Amino acid sequence: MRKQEDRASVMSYIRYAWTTLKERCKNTSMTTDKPSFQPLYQQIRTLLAQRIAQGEWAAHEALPSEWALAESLGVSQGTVRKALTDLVDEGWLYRQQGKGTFVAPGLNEWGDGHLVTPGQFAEPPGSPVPELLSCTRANASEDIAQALSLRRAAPLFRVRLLWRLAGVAVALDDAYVPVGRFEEIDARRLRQYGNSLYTLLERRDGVRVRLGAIQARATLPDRETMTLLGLSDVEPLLMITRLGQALTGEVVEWRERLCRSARWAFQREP
Amino acid sequence: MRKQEDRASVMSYIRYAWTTLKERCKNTSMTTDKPSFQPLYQQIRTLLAQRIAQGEWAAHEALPSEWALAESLGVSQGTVRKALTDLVDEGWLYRQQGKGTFVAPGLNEWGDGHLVTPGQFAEPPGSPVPELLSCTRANASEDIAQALSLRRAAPLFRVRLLWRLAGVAVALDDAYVPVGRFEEIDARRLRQYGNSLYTLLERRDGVRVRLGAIQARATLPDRETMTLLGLSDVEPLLMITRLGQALTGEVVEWRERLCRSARWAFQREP
DNA sequence: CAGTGGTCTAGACCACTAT
DNA sequence: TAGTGGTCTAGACCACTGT
Repeated sequence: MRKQEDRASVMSYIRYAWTTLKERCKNTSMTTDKPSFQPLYQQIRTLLAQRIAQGEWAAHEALPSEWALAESLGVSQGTVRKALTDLVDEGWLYRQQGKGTFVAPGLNEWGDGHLVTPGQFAEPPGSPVPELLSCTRANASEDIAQALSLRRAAPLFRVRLLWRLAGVAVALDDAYVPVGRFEEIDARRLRQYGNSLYTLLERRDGVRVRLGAIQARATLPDRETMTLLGLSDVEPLLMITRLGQALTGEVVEWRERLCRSARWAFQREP
Repeated sequence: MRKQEDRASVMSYIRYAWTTLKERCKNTSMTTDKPSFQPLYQQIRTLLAQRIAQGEWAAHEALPSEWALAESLGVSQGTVRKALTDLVDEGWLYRQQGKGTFVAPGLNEWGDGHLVTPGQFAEPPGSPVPELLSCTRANASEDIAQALSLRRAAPLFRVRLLWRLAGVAVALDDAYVPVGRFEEIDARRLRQYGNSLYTLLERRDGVRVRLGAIQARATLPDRETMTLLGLSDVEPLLMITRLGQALTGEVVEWRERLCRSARWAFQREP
């Protein structure tokens, strides 16, 4: 009880001191030198996202500590923390208590769902492995042109991938990106980046792709698809169409995926 | 500049005062009277979620203000705020600046995806309308028993719904919930709650359902499905299987949905 | 105008990690 | 032991909503 009283007396002095401080500092430049059209933590979030996208830190490299960032940016640690939390939620960073905050590796081209045995919600098997089939040019359909904000029949790069799970072909991807938006894309260049379109766009063009909206439906395969997937009989396929976005929200990729779904289901967590 | 110096001098005193305070209060009960096996904000989050689930506040009713909650719970407003933010992220609450924090309405039984024209990522049409077809009993398959942590062939309630979009049948639902876990469920009781299983479970049994894992695949319909959906020809269907969880994480529902997907795609935002 | 959520600060202490 | 992220507090001010 005595301690509590001591504490109270100290607290009251602190309160007094703060009030005095406030009075003294009124109408000074203390607060006015911060632009406030956008919350500070969002400005910092954007700034850090840009610095990450420009490769200032490699994947799995640690950022400066929250306190160091706070000092260099002239804000408090709590504000930096809020910005970092947002970036963690968006998949740009990951944190390890006691160690630091690290840059997350680039987006897996497979996406965030995984293949499982239908009806089994427990054990996710290993992710499928991609195999580059071709990299050609194509013209945008009306849907693609609209989604990517291009003019009709605009030129596109088309990257075709075959996904294998334990050696078995399970999915076929066609990824489309605008021609003018990036440097040249071809099979040779893709090979330099491990056959990963996203790795190439991030390392070479400085554009980090994150997943946008996704659509799912059921279809029947055409002859070409059956050949590429090695189907001997017609079976219904799960067709997934999804968009890829840059940091700015700009849609930079349209991807169509056909999945064999007799033996696998596409599972996403909540 | 002078103001800065004044500020610094006050700050140094505050720092000294805090240090003194810390020394004086060391080894007192200041901190030990808080259980800390779990972060405070998580305890508060759980407590509030329970109070919401028990119907302490109706849907769209305002909670006490952050400051009022903080005082009644004996924590700071920042801690309450963090708990509320989590609950907002999980869909329990929504906030309106300047007005208050409100209880979100119960989960829509359709779920969080919506039906759109394939390839059109822009305009989501109105949500489908449910129609109760039947409410019967069934026995759990192995998959269902495993997902719901039941013994094999355990008794289940089976609620069958038909979804219509602009009058056209677009999807067929079979929802399964364990028999012993809830009070009796039948068509009459469901009608009392607007044909909504989730509304019944929330209002009557005090169990609020949130979406769990979701699987998608493509199938062909059997005769019964064709009849119920009014299909004249065989067409591939999108089959969605998803789990419903209670607040505690307990899986309380298995739901299978067959969607016509020639004219509609199932879209989810990132 | 008062009340509410939204942002920001400065500080403290804890838990975890590495040396 | 030092450094890092994780939690918590107490206070301030702002923006928005209603009366």
